[in-house]
Amino acid sequence: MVSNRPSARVPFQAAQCTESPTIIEFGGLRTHCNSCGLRNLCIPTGLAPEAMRQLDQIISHRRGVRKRDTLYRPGDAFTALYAIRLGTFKTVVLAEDGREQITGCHLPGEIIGMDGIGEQGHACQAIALEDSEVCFLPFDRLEKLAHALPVLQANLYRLLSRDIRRDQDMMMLLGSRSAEERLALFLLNLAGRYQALGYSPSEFVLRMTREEIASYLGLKLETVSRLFTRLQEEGFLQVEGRAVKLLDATALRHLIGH
Amino acid sequence: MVSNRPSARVPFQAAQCTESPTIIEFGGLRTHCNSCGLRNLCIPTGLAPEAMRQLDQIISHRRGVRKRDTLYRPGDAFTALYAIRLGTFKTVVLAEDGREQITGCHLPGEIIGMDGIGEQGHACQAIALEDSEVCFLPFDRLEKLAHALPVLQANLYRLLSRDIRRDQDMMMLLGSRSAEERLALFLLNLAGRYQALGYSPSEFVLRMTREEIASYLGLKLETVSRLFTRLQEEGFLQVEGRAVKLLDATALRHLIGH
DNA sequence: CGACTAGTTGAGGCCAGTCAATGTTGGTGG
DNA sequence: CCACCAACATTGACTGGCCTCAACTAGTCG
Repeated sequence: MVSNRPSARVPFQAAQCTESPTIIEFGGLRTHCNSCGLRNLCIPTGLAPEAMRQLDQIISHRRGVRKRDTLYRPGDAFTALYAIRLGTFKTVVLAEDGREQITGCHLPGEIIGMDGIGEQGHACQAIALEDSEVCFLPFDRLEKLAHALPVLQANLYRLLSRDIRRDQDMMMLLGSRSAEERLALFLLNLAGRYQALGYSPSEFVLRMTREEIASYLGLKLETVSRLFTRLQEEGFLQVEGRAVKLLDATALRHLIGH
Repeated sequence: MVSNRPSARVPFQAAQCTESPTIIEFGGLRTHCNSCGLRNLCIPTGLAPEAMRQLDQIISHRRGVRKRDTLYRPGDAFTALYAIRLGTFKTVVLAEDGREQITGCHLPGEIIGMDGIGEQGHACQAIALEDSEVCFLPFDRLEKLAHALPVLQANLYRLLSRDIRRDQDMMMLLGSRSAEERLALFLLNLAGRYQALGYSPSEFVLRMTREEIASYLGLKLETVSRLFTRLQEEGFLQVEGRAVKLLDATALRHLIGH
């Protein structure tokens, strides 16, 4: 039995993001950063208790996003950042001719929407890969608070910069790596991030289809499927659909070395 | 005769960036944003005259960087952003096994170094592709000034966000495009940026070798070379070494459409 | 049950990579 | 000034990794 997140029952609204996002409260339950298990991975990292309380007042809303629903799409006005509280999101860039490229896969504790800060609104589309939940961070208020709290300001810069680094790593992957290396890197990267979240780094459930993984890695779905079988035959891992068990992470890391 | 920048004679120092960068003044000549031709493309965009004067006091130093010299490298402490005043830089990400991927090609008016804002210092290496000149923007002072000048603050956010967008576009290119499309996109992108700088969008000199272009586009140098000849045979452009003349930008754009 | 989505596997093709030879350019020092 | 060398670039012949097309299976949902 492979499971990498606690089951959770969450009330959902139908997300219609071409309009301004509807805000919903969860049965009077307000989100509190200082009681959130993700507070040290997310935007409040390092904030003093009083500062966290102030941040709490901004992050007054959570919002459920159903699997396959869009949180924001290209051209949407930028009003807020979103902290993922629960679930997984992909970000997708679209070409004029319809082709799409998945540019990101985001787990709880991560902040998405930062591509939208520029004046033309969002540049990509964020879609929930499973029923998810985000904290709504109105950017104007966040900016104002960051102005008063140097630590928060620094966190904001750090998050933006981290995104840039991640994207650069991804360019390296897409530009210089073989298909096998790409998949190995992808799995090891996920493993590390699940570990940071307190989940098992060796057993997890993929939230993406083979096609989505392929798009993310610049491959075709058949190639990804074949690679999974091959890595399994070679004893590196076990796959059963989306359930993955890494049997020999060291060997996987070795695959990447050269 | 193809030339896309005014010739300029600049005093250079030997850049040794493992140490803290040496600061040099240019014969008492100070840089002034409000007399800089790039002021509307660069960080002072939209700043009031008085604000620009304040920014000037921070950007008190220019620094020459010779062709092939490194401005910063992975692990270097992050102290400043760099505004390119003259010349061209590439940013390179290195893998443990020595492979490298060019992740960016930066022209005058652009700000580089933003990957370093996070706590571990710079993540990539910035190398001058020709004799260049950068304005040195100490980040602590910049941050302080941004705190006082909302427009500057917004510019900073915008620049960071623009970097993220650019990287996402690059991921789309590397993940979903054919070799021909990649080269066409690369050339059209350069054309647009040269135009924004006031240079000819149809005639310019490449500052990268075939190998560098290949690395940037996730290809091999022979492929790039062959593509140039092919696009030339098909009448889209003229190439002579690094001198490029775009003959039919519309047709090039059409190549990308599908 | 049929329709649909997700995934696996096989056969064959092609685009881009690899290897190699040759040409061209630019910088350096005798 | 020229000879030399290294870096850069082009071109050809061949290879192979990944893509394409296609068939088939399994699971899900109305």
